[in-house]
Amino acid sequence: MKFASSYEPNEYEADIYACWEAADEFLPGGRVFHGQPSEKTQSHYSIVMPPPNANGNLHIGHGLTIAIEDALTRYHRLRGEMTWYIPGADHAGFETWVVYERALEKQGHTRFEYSRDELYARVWDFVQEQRGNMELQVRALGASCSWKDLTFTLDENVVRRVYATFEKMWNDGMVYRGEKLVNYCTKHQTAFADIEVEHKDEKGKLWDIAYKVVQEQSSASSEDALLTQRTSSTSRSGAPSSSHLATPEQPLELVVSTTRPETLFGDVAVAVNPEDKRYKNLIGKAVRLPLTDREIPIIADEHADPEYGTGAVKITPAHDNDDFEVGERHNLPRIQVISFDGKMLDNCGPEYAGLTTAECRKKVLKDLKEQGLLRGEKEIVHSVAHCYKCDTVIEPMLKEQWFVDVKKLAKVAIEHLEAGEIKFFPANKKNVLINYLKGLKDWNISRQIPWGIAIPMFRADDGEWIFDSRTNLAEIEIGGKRYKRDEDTFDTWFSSSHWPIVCTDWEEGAVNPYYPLNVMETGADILFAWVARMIMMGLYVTGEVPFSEVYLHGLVLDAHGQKMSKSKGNVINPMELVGKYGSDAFRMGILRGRSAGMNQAFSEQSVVAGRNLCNKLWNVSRFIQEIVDSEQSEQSLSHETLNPGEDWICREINEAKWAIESQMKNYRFSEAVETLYSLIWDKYADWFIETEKIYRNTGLLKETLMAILKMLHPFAPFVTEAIWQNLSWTEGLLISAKWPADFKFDPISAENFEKLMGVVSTTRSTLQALTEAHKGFSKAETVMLYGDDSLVDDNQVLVQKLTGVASVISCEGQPRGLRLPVANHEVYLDVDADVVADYAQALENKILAVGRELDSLNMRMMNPNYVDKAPAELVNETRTLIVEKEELIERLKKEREAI
RNA sequence: GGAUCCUUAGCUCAGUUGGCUAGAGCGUACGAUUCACAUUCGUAAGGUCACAGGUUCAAGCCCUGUAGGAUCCACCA
Repeated sequence: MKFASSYEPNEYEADIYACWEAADEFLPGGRVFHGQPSEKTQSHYSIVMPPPNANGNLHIGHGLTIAIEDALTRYHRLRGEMTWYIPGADHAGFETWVVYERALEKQGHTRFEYSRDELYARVWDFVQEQRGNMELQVRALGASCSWKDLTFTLDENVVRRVYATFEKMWNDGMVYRGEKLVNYCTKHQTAFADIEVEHKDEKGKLWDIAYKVVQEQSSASSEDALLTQRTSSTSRSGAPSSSHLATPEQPLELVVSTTRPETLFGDVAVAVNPEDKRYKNLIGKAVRLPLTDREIPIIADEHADPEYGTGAVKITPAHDNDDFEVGERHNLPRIQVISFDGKMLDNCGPEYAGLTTAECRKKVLKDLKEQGLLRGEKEIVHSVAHCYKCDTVIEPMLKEQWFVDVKKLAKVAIEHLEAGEIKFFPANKKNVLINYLKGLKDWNISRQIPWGIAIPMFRADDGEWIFDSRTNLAEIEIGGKRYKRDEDTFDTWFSSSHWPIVCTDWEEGAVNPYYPLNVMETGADILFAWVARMIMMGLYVTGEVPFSEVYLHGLVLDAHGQKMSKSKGNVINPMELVGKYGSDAFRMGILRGRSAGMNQAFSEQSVVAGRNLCNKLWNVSRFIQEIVDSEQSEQSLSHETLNPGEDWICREINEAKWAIESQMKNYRFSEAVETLYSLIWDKYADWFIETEKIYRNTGLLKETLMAILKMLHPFAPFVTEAIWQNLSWTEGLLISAKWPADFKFDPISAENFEKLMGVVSTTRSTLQALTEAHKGFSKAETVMLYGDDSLVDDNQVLVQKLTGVASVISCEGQPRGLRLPVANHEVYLDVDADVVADYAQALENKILAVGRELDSLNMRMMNPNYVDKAPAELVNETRTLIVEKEELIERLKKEREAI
């Protein structure tokens, strides 16, 4: 006996995985086809793994990803397709850099002690040391991916492809070097793309600051030449909301509203709305910038909202995105006043230089107050950008960076999306994506961190930039001219956007049946960051969309629907669950109750249910193997059906199979698991196996079990393969078996079995009611009688076994006992009159009890005070209850009359 | 400010072009017990499908609005 009495996943999983891998089953087409040209008729199926961090551990989201992707992979493999699931490992540029830098700091060092090349080499070693866990964990989850094709995001072929694309873009004029405001983290000292920034609503303050107006003396053009005709320094008190209209006699001031007073050193203008009557006659004049001796112009710009604050806004093009644009429109200078490490620069004056922005803000406010220029402060809630790793406030900074001009890329992507070339699950994400692409701004791809793919651009002293892929050299010489390497690296999304291209080894002009991918499966949270960019880049590089379908999964939340986080302490480790319940249980558990694109809760309970199903199937198999072993002669496989239960299970298996085929096509994994659960447990084990305890049709038992193992394999690969290997009559490996064919059956016979199930169920429920009603009633001593009923007559033994009565016999003459309420069947339980009486009495008691409840409810409704004064909800509830109770009484009465 | 999604049993969720006597897992109650499985078997209870209107022979599903929750995008000084 190979089958232990329960399935112990830990005893099988590692060996089975090793066996698949050794047999090269994960290669496309498996061992049979590998290395040979595929048959033309054979269809191909390709899917790539979103690369987990090479030196990290898997989290619950990876668990879901692999459960889905491997189910797809195994399903298509069983369907006979050349299936290629390509695994990946991510250098995780910024993520890993943050981890490494923290380690470096712990050792008392900083990144600034080393050159970029040194740092790169150090992180490389660091990653190699930490590497390995992730891949072991992916294996433990059962992913049938082709390890020989593992792609690391820093692999040579990836870098080569990324450089080729960059060069093409450079030649096409689609990348440019530009000085713009970029999102900058002063802690990590690198820029980010817009999408990498986290906006949070925060409480802040809006300060009103008075800027003194000076009269313009001449029409000097340069900003320094705005001359001053000093007005009286007597300040004018009053609320900022009051009018600041200029009259020739009065000293003038313009009160601006700002949340960032420390940036005033970088102000180059004050803007008011051209339609704002309050300030109309100030436009073109100048104000004196507080705490400095600079004078700046008052300009008219739509950006100033008359409704907000005082309606006058200071313009700081070097440190604010809006102001940057205003500055462009009015051709204003940009004055950087905050350094890249977050401190105030020398141009803020000796009192402020060197302070952090926070310190500077304090001092500026204090000084303004002392000078009587602070006119008010108001609490407001506004959205503030933060670094998604360290939470530092993102500083918009003026910086020269490489930008991708995305307009063309986005336009092409939108055209292909609108043409329906990519099918989305859930479908609404297509429009969400189109919407995003329509508003996409140029993409900053430079990062000031050493861990990543070096940008292949070199600059001469005269400012000329050239492309060259020799990024291992800090300096190159071409035609006697020396060029220095740009020290920045690419945004990881720039290289990741090539993922389908690099994983499938796409090459220009070569036939590649695996590109485009059949499906891209990933998290809905990176639709914009990744999916959008893969589509744009795929189209740019290959002219084709990179995948024909996109399946997006949502976040896995904890059992109460809360986001998992270390600080909340509600993080579930997938590997712990795998260790405790087995990989299959985890996979089925996490797919349960989950649909595309939605953030949904997850709990251990569903994994327990999965574990139980594995054990159930194990024991079904064990039982069938026992029957096979007990047979005298070897029985061949057969489709032959001999009794209604057999026709019925054949019908049910066919229907389940068709359901699964449609569910897989539509990415309805949860429903597919439900279908299998119900087929295996509620149908196969609870009814079919029970009938086979009598009939023992070994041929059909073998055949049906094999079909079920194949159908469950995509979701529970280990237990199904373990069973397959343990069964005496199966051959080869289940992983490369053939999807089952339809079973033949007699539909009338199958229908008859369903009727028989009705008889059995009603009998069971009546027996239960009798047990509760009459002390000493025993179903094991009760005889079941039947009248003129050929179906029951043909299946006496079966009905007896399934109901647990003493015997089932034809009733001669007048039937006696209790008639069972089954339509179209004359069946009785031969019980004594006093048992019937007790049963009738039980029904009667119930009728009376419900009657009493009904009376009291009616009494309540007849009380006019109650109806008038009680809350309407309560009154309605009472009305509903009355209707319900009346219906219940009717039902019970009918049942009692039938006795 | 814009967008998307969600609200169905005690909990977590299904419910695909409207046809429903609204399902599952877990949980609850009652009963069973050596012969595949206590990771078992049987039975039962439990739902104004968020709310208010509308379309239809028919609405959990379609339309309009309201309330609550989640997520994403956006430059509000």
